[in-house]
Amino acid sequence: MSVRRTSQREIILQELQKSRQHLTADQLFRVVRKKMPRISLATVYRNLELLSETGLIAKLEVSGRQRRFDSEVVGHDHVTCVQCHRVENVFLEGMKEDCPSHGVVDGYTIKGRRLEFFGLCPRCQKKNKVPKGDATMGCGCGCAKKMLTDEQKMVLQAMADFHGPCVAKDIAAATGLEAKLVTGKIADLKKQGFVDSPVRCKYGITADGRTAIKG
Amino acid sequence: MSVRRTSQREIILQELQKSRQHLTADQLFRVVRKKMPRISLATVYRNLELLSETGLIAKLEVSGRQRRFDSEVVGHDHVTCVQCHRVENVFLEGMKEDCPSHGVVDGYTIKGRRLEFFGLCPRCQKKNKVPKGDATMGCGCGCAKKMLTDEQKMVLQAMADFHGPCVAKDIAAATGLEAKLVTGKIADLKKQGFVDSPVRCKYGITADGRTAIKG
DNA sequence: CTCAGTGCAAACGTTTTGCATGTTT
DNA sequence: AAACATGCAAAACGTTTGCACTGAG
Repeated sequence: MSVRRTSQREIILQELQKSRQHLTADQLFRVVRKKMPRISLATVYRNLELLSETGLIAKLEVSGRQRRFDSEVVGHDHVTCVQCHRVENVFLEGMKEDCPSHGVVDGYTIKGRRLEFFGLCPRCQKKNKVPKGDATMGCGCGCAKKMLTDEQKMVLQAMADFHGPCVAKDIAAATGLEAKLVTGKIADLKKQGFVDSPVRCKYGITADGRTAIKG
Repeated sequence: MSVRRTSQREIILQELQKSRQHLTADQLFRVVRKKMPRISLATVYRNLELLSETGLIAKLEVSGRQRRFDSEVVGHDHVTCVQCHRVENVFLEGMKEDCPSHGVVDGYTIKGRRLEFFGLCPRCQKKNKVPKGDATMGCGCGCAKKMLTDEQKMVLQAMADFHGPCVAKDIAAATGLEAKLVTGKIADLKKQGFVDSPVRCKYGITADGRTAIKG
């Protein structure tokens, strides 16, 4: 049972390492697809699984909906921005003794630990200082509106690129998403105030929508 | 918008508090259904969500596939047994200063933290010490008892020989048993703690399982 | 009488699989 | 020529939602 070198695998690893973020499988898929348009999401998943088994990358099973993968494998912890959902590594000094990854706690023989912090990243803190306008994205206390899904972002981006009102079909064409799916996304985005319908059956991005995809 | 008192809600809360474990929605559903056979899983989800919003219970978004809910709401951390998957609360003293849940880390304004330990629970440690005999009886929490049937043994043996997670089909091929039958056996073995599912739709033999076929 | 809550089924988004078809060794 | 990997479509999984109805207030 050997692991072979395939171009897909190479690109996946390379892109994960290049982007020094903690990408979801889907985000990585989108990046990789630019270089290799015919790659499938299943391949990305299979390779991420395989690479994490071999220890080349780390599966970052922090809670939340989507799993994230990390090319940094040395011991560190994570901090998640509750507003923009960015995940970053943190290397805490002087905590190794107090927060040990080995030892005994309550009778358990500890073999590992995971420490996550939740807070506001510098960017979002700055953004929240602006007292009006894009404060729509929420109060930063975690009660903010839902994050946009990647597909919602795609739709929104396509709508931004498309100058003037457009129909769902235009977006479907621009994003490569299925028309029916796009219709649903648009409805969601409308509910969130990121999209409106200046003309019947035609849609456009709102100012809120523009700020939403800027981050 | 008031929260009403319904029998479903009452039973859900009651059962969650009674079982002092960290149940998944599905586990709780199974328990509650015994007292209220017509309750639906959606109701369990809706109520868990609602109860956690009101702060009566805590949503435990620790890593893993399934969300868990906790009737204990004061600040504490968790330890997970890597063998039996039990999750318990731990209250660590003298760590609050070093592992702060508020403050600033790398520019992030921290609003919370989550700390999880992974290790072996006392029960499983003890169990691992006993090399033979009635160690087959499981973790002592009443979750395992029956002797293995010959077919169950076959399945377990095949799984032991198969290094790494496997799907039911693999076992069917290895044992020559019918795939559908194998699926059933795996389910039984899982219930007894001899098999687990490290990856969705994939199965592996547990340490318990290994001791079970050694005799 | 009202509207929060329910059961049911169907939808959702993410992840995994089966299978026929490539690619690497 | 194996053994491994891929693309695609379809399934599985845990969770959420839409809807018509029930029952608490």
